[in-house]
Amino acid sequence: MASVSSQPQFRYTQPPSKVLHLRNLPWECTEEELIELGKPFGKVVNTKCNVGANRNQAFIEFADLNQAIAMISYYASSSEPAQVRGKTVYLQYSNRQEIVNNKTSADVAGNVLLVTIEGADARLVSIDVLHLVFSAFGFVHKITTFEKTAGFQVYKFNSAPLWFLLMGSSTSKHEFVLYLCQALVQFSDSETASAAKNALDGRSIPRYLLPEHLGPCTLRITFSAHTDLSVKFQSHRSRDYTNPYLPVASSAIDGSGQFSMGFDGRKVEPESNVLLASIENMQYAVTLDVLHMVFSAFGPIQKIAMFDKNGGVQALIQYPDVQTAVVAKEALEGHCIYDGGFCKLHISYSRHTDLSIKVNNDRSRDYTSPVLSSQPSVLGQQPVPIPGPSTHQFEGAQYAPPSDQQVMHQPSAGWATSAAAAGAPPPPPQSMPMQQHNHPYMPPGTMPPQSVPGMMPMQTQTGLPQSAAMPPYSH
DNA sequence: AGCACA
Repeated sequence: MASVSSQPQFRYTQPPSKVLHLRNLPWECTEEELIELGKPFGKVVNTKCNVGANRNQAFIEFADLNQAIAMISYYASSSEPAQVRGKTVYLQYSNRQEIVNNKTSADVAGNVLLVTIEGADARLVSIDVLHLVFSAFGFVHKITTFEKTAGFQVYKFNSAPLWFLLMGSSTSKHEFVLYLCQALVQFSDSETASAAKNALDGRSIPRYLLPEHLGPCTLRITFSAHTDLSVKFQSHRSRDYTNPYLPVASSAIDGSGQFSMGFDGRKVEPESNVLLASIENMQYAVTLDVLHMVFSAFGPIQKIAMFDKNGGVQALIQYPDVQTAVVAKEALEGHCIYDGGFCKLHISYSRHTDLSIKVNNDRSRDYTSPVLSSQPSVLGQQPVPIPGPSTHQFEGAQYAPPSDQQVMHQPSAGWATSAAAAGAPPPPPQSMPMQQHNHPYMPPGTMPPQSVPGMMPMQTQTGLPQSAAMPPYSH
């Protein structure tokens, strides 16, 4: 008794409203069907369909309250119930006075599409590929691309039909997108844009349009509220295909031609047979021979050149082929030559393909040229001093690591030191065990297999292979 | 079959 009166939402009569609440509608009832139903009683100014958990409720808003009253009154006394597609629908005044249509621009057809490119390699999709894809549906006027951080994105598949999930949508439930690669694609009219949207939304960019190594890139398309994009320059970010005389942004000019342009004008580093290795947190001297040993685990090394840059040491390592370099890069990137996060390698592809080694010495070597004059007076003689403000000098076998303070002040090569974040143990105590002091190059606990997984060849307990002191290639 | 949802 009390429970009935405390449930006002179920009361039989409600205060009139020009908004009517409809329930028991057929699945996916359209706006047109709602207008058709209300039209005999007045002007329907707004509707909202597919409401509620079952999406079988709707609202109709009339221009005038009397029109809503007319409709309710009619069906209240009619022997024929209100019907949509032969299904009886139940009407009542809504408890709201107007329909709040949270219709976003994404639902309103326009001539500009908002395209989101999904996939691990979304950033590598160039604006030219997008242009090609969308040009299939009509003249593409303009394209702008941008990247948006979107936090974690969770895809809702609960309303997607099963066939959609089975048709090979590349979107994985485990894939969390931290950034969104988006583009605005402008057509001349909303009809063309709608055609492109209908055909492409949820589909993947054809593989043959993408660089070979790219994973699937899926397009999610909605309408944008834009009608005319503002493109100031032709660039890797934006294009205006209606104005070929638009100035080209200087950033779009890459004379080297070495880089392929990815999404958002991002430079994509091309693979190379020459690796550029930078050494972070270089507490211990890394010599050319050490580098040779580390990198030769993946294939023969043709040339190595070391040089100082940004207060750190970098090296170019040349393999005979790109494949070997790729494998070496993948295996070594981020790993430390020495235990404890010391001498962490950062590897990128060099733009070089063939190093020019003039002379064999402690900083450069050409292993392919036996006639190149080496300089035995330099080669393998002195330990390599650690670059930077440290004034510590190494003399013969009198190796000692720099103190912690010196290390702290040692300039890094430009990236954030991540050894600590990677769980590396703190720097070794200053009183280091010196049982290996006969090897000035190598700190204790040097190069265990786990520091560079799966590669350390011919590791001996005495630490350094013979080649480190006198490589077999040298003459 | 019973009031939207960012």
